[in-house]
Amino acid sequence: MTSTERSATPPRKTRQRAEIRSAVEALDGFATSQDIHDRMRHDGSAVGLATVYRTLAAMATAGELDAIRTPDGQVAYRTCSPGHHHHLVCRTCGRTEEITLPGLEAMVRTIASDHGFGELDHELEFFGICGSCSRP
Amino acid sequence: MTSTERSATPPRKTRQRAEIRSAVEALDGFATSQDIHDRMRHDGSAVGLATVYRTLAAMATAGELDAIRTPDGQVAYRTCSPGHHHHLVCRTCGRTEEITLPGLEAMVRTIASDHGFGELDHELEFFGICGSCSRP
DNA sequence: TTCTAAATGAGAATGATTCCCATGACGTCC
DNA sequence: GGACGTCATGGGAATCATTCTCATTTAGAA
Repeated sequence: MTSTERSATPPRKTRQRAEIRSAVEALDGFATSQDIHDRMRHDGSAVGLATVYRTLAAMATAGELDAIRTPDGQVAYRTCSPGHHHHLVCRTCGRTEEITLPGLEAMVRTIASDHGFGELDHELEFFGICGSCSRP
Repeated sequence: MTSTERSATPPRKTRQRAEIRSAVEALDGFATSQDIHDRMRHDGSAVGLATVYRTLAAMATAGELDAIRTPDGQVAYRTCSPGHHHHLVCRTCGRTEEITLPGLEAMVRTIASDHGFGELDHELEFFGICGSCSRP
């Protein structure tokens, strides 16, 4: 009842959902629901905070956005290319690069099954300092 | 002023700190500060919740414990062997296996430097369902 | 247009974590 | 062993992200 769920009813098209979508697409890096809500408000768009939370979470579940958890525990979203990949996020400016780690998935699946584990899930994101931020 | 900090003053030995340490060492898998506080209270040990939070965080910073963030955002701690490694955590029972991913670190460092990123840090933990929990 | 279920929004509620600060207890110097 | 300066403690308030509640609005089907 979690991932086997087929999109029973497609989400309705609302003004709010469209505005949230374009706000997220205008981002460079990851942003939290609050960040996006602030930005939208700043840009004159009036959408409730709860709606931003709900919509972003739904979009992430639907695979339209990537969600990561920042080191301090907040959830951040970002549009990204399809296919499995990870992120290299700058701790200072938030700039994000998508990276792929060929072979990692298979390696992990093997190790996990050696330990009897199944239904694996993982979140692997790297946080560092990008080139522009490390130059004094 | 974060990692360059030398242990200026060694922490004092207190009853609370000792009790917290043994409570953590008695664990099988990861547990949150609240879990540990509950367990201690159940075992007749009276230590303030704030103290448990402070002490576990300090122990993790000192490298005496491993801290991970669970999928729902809480911080969990566990004693573990020295050296860099990752964890395979059962979503159902919390059982934890330590795993190493030889080559991953080097691979990531290479990719990161290709992108101009430095001072890398990462948290890579796997959550799955262990053998005993997946058998009906 | 009409109707119904889904979506929205404002604020309350929740829950983990941290802060505040008066009190208590290590460790040190005598 | 005793006095003292500090760091540690604890309990409750405060914070902060996130979720819930529920009355109201609205998309989309009939």
